[in-house]
Amino acid sequence: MGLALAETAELHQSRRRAGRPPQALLSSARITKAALKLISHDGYKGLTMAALARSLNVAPSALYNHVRSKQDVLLLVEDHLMGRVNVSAFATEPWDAAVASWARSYRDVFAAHLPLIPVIALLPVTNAPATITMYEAVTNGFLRAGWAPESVIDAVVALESFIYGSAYDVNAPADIFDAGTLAPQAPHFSEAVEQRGVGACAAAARSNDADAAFTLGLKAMIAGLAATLGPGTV
Amino acid sequence: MGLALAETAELHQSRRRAGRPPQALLSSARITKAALKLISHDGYKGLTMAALARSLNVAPSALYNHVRSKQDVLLLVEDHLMGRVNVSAFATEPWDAAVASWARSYRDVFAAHLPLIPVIALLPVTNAPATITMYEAVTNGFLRAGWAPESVIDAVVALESFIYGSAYDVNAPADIFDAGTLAPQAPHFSEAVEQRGVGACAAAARSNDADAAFTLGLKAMIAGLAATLGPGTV
DNA sequence: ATTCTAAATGAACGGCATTCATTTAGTGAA
DNA sequence: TTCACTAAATGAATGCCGTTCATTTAGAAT
Repeated sequence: MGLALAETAELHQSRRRAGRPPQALLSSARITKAALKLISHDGYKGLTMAALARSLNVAPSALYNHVRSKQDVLLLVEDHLMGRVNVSAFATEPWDAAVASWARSYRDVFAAHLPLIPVIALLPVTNAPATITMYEAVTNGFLRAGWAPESVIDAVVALESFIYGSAYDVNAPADIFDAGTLAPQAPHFSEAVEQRGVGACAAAARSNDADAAFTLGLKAMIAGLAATLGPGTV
Repeated sequence: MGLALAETAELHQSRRRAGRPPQALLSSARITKAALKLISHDGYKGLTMAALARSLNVAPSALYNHVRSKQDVLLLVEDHLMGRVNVSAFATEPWDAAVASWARSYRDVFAAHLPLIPVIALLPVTNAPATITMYEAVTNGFLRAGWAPESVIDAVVALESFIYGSAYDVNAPADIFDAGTLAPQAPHFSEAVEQRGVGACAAAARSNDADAAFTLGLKAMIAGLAATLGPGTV
């Protein structure tokens, strides 16, 4: 009788009595997966500890047996996504093409996950295995191209800085530079905004403003970095 | 008697009876100033609508007669800070030196105000007069250096992207690249992190890691942008 | 005068991350 | 086997946060 009652309750309301369940309901992997699904459905505003728990059919407080804070959840998601950054070009392409490919992939992944950028940029990579794997592949690509070990990290950080900022730019509204009623006070700026990209050069296909700026900046930085290290190095 | 009581109450508890006061207590300027003071004392975690109201000796709901939301407060602060970005070099220095000066100033201002970066990067500049003034000065600097009007905004956006990312980097902890127990799985990366900046080149004074990466990236991007526009242009 | 609007109070509201006491299930040592 | 310990769940409670709303009062406009 008691057993039947418990089973019935489980089926009907998915209610569960207190206490440790026979087999664990949660794990880092399950939490990560549920968080990603939640984000893809409702965005980051939908990622709350309560919603996450609900999607895992668990009480919110249960999550805290597996993560210390919501920041920990974000770190799990971040490291998972870092695995989607494409570093394969470093194995096949010359340095400049490989950097361009990696950077674009990196930007595209995190343009869809802006709230993670402070997490990546500010939190140590300790215990973020996919992130470390990514850095190892990039470092190897730089070293193989002849970069001095003491300069690699600075160069990667510079590129990452540009990538993070560009990820924000992808999400900027089209009218971000519309000065509105203040336009007369900034005539040259307003004119430049209107003229932006007219007669789009053939080389860089101008699919949209963010891509054009990213392409321009990336090309400049790669060329500039190559030149910094000596013209014959790369 | 009634009057005396009210005055006493005002002195002792700064309590105020309901209703519109004889002269306005709040304004955009006062709110901005109070927010900045609050931020400089307690950081952005201390910037709450309740704390802001308290520092202005006002009820929290009173703020909503002057701003639509907390985002509005952030926008006020952002525009105020944009006035601190130094664009004076565009009037005196050649293009590359002026860009370098502006970019460093820009980064330094917002490195101390990271939570504003999403606000700058994502919100239209409409009704942000200081921000528009800054863009006008920068645009003029580019045009005077011979830049084509249709390319100016893309170049500025590319530089800004790098600046925003670099502002994050300033706030990264020193051990951000410490792989911890996973170091053996990324030997070249770990080695490069250790070797970072050894024998710091004489040219770029290496005050710290973030400055070194910023200096390297900025130099590269400026050189690359100048080259993109044709070697003789600048 | 009367009406309208601006600007304040104070009491609520719902949502959020997090904590804690409690319960239950497995694990390892005596 | 028993007993202590630890892991993993519940559910109630906490405190903070941004925001809304009814209300009150003061000045401005008709």
